[in-house]
Amino acid sequence: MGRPSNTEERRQQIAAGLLQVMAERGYEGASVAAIAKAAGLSPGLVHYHFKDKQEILLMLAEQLAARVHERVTARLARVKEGDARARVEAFLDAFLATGADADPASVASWVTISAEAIRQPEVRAIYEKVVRTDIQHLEALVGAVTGKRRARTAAAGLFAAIQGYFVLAASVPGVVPPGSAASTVKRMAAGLLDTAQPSEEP
Amino acid sequence: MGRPSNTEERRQQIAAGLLQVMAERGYEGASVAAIAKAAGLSPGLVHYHFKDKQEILLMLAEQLAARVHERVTARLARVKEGDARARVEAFLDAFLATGADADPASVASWVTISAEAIRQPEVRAIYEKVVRTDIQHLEALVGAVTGKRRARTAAAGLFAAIQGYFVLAASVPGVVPPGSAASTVKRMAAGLLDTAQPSEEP
Amino acid sequence: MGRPSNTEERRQQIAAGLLQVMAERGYEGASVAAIAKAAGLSPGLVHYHFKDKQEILLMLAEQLAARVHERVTARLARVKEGDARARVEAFLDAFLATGADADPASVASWVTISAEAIRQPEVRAIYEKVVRTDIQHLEALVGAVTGKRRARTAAAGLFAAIQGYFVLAASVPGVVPPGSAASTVKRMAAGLLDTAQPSEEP
Amino acid sequence: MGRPSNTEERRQQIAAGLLQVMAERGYEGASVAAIAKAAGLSPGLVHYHFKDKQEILLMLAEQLAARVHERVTARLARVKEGDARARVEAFLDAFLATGADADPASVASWVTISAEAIRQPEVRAIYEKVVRTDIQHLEALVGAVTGKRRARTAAAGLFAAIQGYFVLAASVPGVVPPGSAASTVKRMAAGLLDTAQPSEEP
DNA sequence: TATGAATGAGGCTTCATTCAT
DNA sequence: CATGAATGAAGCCTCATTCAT
Repeated sequence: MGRPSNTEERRQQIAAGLLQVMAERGYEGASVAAIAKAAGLSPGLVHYHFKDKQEILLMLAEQLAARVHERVTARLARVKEGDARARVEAFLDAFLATGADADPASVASWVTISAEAIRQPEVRAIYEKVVRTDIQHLEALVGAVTGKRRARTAAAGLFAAIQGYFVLAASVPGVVPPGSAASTVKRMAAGLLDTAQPSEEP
Repeated sequence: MGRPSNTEERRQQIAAGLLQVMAERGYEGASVAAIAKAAGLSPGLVHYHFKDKQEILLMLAEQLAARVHERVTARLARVKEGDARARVEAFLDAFLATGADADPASVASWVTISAEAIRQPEVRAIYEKVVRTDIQHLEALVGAVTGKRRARTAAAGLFAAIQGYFVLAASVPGVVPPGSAASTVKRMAAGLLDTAQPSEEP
Repeated sequence: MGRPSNTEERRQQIAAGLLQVMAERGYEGASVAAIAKAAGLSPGLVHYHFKDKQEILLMLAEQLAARVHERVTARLARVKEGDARARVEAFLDAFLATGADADPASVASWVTISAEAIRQPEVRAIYEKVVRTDIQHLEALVGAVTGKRRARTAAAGLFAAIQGYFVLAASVPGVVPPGSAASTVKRMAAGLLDTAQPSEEP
Repeated sequence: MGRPSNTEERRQQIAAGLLQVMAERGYEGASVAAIAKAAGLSPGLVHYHFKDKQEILLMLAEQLAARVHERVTARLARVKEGDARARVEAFLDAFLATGADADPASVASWVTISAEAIRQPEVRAIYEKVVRTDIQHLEALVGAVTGKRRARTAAAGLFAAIQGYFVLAASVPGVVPPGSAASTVKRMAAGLLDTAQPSEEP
């Protein structure tokens, strides 16, 4: 009796609508009406499936994080356990090889989310969780190469580089030489992994 | 004959008000009333000195860029012309040594501006100009070390890292080990400057 | 053929849901969804059994009136036909003895209904019917004591006092000394019933 | 320089608009647009002068209370200090002599406010303050006649009668014989003031 | 220049009601 | 009868911008 629940499907649709609209209009610019239209739904339905607009953003943020996580997992699965350096590069590739250009909407949305994290505590909570998780993961991979010595610092630096590429890709398409991101970050990684006794900041 | 114009002073005040408010509320959240209040002025006056709200943002973006430019110039002035590697590091230090933590409001605002660049063409124009100028500058410094070979790519990568550190500093204070940004980027730079024959991304 | 109708039971449930919700959120604040939830039913079902939200209110108003009517009848049944004064007091007791405090939700709802009567003609119709019926009843009882002389006026005054006690009980719990309502109204009734030649309002 | 503040005047206008609209549509029914229209102002201006709709209601409640207070004060000023009974009657007259009929909008609004007090804590706070103040005042007047013995109880009863007359006047115009309210309450007061040894509620 | 009132559009959200299943 | 998704109309509130003074 009654109609079978399609809430999860609708929520997906709506989050996808936000992704699409936010990529070109930002979060504030993504009105609920626009999201609904992009999702092919009526405006009222959005609030039937989501408490408020922010909840859509939070769901989208987690989805984007989950998708990258899958990519990382998939890449790592293809690399031998023992090749520590290759595993670091697999991680970097998961974020940057074709990624920045392959899905501009996701990249733009992620950059928008990072900016919203500055002022929305709930968004910050998710963004922070993702960032910390990823950096820890990367730290473990880096540590397998260098030992624990400054693995955290190196991981943070590489992750910063990734985020920075995202920002440049989203905001100034074309500044970064196409296809150069992944290989460049790997060379930067080499600087961190190989440096024997780096000089300290005074 | 008339009182002396104080327009420039007022514009400075207002831009400073935007900086302050935007750092914690974002651009959309920075209402004209809030900006005026932060600047110690009346709301009506804002539109007397600025055509619209966006114009304030544009002015602020240029100011922030100019301030960094001054810091770069100052640091470079202290380095011998001949020491190409030291000049690259001076550039990086200008952005990151104490910078990310020293002026949180500016960093947060700059990150916000980069996100606004995604959707506001006028903002993008300024952001792009700044980014291109800085990358070209860095490219010249890098090229003095490596020759022109891939200087652009390396410059873009280092600049991405800088922007990424800004994002992390603004959105997730604490993730980056304090004081590590400048030295880490320098080590990453070493990876780019020293690598003889890096392998290409397939 | 077909299952036996449970419409009447459902309508009771729904009216009870409105009573419960309205007591703490008012009529406008009682959304159909909230009513349904309080009744343990699905929202759609509400409009299957009621034309619209107002119809629930009308039913509830009649129920509340009917319950009081039963109480009045029961109290009067216990009083000798001949004791006219005791019959008046029985009427007052039916409304106020433990009543105001005994069922706060009903009192609050009744007060809400009286306020809704101001603006909803259909609600006013019911409220008016109840009020007129009760006052007429009381008038008859009072008339048995005083003769017809000003029985209507006295009945209206006593009924006003009852309604006023309801308002105070619902809106400012605690202002009225607990347990004082019934006895106080009876003393007020004494003033109306015993006064031989009251002075007129100039 | 600049325009002289007319905020207070505007607030008065807006509160008057609410009074007018609320009297016939209730509080929820009094949309901000309707209030603005009744006040002859643009909708946006309402929120320039008031934080939100509730703030208008609170201001109106205090105004209505203040107006009655003035009437009470004026009536008492005309009565000799020594005539305790006349002072009680002056108090009652201030509320009921021509009052209930003379200003239907105020009465209807006050009844609406009393109902809103059930569910809006801020409204209840004001309503309660007014009720307590008035009852205490009346208690003092009653106490001057009877001694402190049960003055509070009597005051509460008389005040309940007043509120009840308001409800009836607003919700069922015509049930109360015109002009009878004040004199009837005075007779009820007689019952409370003269009763030597009233019987207790068991 | 400066003030702060005024305007009006638009956004988020709630909700009574309808409808497919 | 029952379910709960869907619709669309308001409603409250915010805010960039304009304007009278």
